[in-house]
Amino acid sequence: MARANDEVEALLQEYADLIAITGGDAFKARAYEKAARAIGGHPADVSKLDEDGLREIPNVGRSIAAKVAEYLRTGKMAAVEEQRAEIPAGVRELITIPTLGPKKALRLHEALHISSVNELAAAIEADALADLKGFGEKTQDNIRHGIELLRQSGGRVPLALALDTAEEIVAELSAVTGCRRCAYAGSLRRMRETVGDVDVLVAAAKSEPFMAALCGLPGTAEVIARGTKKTSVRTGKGLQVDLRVLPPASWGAGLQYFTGAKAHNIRTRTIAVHRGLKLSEYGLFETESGKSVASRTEEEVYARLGLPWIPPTLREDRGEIEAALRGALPDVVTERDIRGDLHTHTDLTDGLASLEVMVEAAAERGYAYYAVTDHAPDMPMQRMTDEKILAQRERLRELDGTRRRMRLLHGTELNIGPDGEVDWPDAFLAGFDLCVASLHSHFDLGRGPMTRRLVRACENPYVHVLGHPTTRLIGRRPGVDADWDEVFAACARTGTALEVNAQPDRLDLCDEDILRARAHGVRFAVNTDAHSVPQLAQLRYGIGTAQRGWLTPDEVINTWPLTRLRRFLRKGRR
DNA sequence: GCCGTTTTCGGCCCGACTGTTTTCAGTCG
Repeated sequence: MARANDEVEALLQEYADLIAITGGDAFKARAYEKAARAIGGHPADVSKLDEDGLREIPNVGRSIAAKVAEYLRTGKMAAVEEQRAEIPAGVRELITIPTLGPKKALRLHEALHISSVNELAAAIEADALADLKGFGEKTQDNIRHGIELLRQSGGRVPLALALDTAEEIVAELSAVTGCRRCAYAGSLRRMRETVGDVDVLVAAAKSEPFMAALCGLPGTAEVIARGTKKTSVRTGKGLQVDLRVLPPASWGAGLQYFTGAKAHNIRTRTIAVHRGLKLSEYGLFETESGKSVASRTEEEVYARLGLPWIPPTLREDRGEIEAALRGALPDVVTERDIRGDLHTHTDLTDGLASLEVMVEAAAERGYAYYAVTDHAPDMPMQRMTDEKILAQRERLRELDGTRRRMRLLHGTELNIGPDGEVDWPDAFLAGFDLCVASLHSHFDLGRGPMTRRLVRACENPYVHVLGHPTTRLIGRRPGVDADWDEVFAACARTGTALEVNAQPDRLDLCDEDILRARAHGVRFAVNTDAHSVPQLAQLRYGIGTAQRGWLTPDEVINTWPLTRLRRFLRKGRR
């Protein structure tokens, strides 16, 4: 279910954007942003809090608490409604374009009445920005490129948003009388990083109540098509949802049919044909007699095709059929295999929760170990000092083993400088149990220098994990350019793990890079990079991505027992 | 708008990069 916290966060962030766009007080906009983030990252459900409770959340004061309470009570926030009436939604959409912020968006709106990304693209095409102050040739190039990046996601929505929507709908439909089974399928079940539309399946004798329920959901903005077998709607957030209702006996066949990528399904149907069978969403049938031979479960369907059950995340026709036929499918890593998170933050830097709160939440998840890796000093805005990180270490040692016997590792997230150097000298780095090293600046060095930079970071004996290696942001920024095969080889040679960062806008490495890297014999770490308690649960997106990269537990260092992990962290040192 | 071991005013994470308005505004992490 989408948490009320997430809804409030989105609304307050929207208000902050609108203040910035209308040229309001920048500090006021910042205040709303901070409150939005604090509420999104707050462990307790805000819909259960009254105004006093809300005010106990850091950065939420009298005014914001009142607005949140108003929203929770009425479903509306008057202040936001008023701003919306002033500024078309498309103007806010403009600031999602990289390099285009609130100031430029407002100028475009005021001078040229541009109020959508499409209008802006057309204006640039028509050279209508030529006389506009502050929009020189380079700026226009950057905007054009930014729009291109946005469009590459092709109207697809981030996995996390689609998953929230799908889980909500599945919960609603499961409660309808007559529901035998209900689940989401499609690219969402395959955990693709972006999702075009959400496919929901129901097994039931009668379809009508489910079609009615879907059309009547509060999140449903528009009914695109409504029939007895299939209904399509669009949600308020612009996401298309397709519902199929199947006879209960067809459940497995339906799930198989609507989950696999097109190429995977063509392969399975071809195998069926060669066996004198026909595969559809209703079942697997003998071609001659039309007699059903399998349909109730996916396992049955695959088995009758001579295949083991294939995990949904592998159903892309990237070799899984051949592997299945050989009996060589990977035993992919699952959330249950993860024994600890190796990249997390606290409020010592840009995290929201204290060390104690993060440790408690990690212990609740049943981890055997947990690493705290706050930012190192070369990221100036975090104001890290030797004293602060050493004081944190002291406190962490006190907490070590006290929460469900969970062991704590003291780490840091280093910044990889332009030449591959990191924040602290070796003697100081030696005091950490674990160091993640990441790129946070100088993204445009060019392939040669970037490759040397990353390789040099791997060669540092104190760097254990390369954090979000390509530093891409899905739909907003491509990954840095480097000779990745050379970097992956360096990781394998030096015993440096590559991170699979689970933040839903990163998923970095991505599935294809993982497949390429694992061919070099690299180890991986699936980490959340959590900046708050709720973000610890984002592990699932990292696991989905790891599975899509065919990773097995043995390749993922944070599935290992602590003694084996510690051996890896020695990295050839004694 | 929030916050307070500078507590009811006056600050607010700091620095780098980019393009262009050539002395700095806008954007980003």
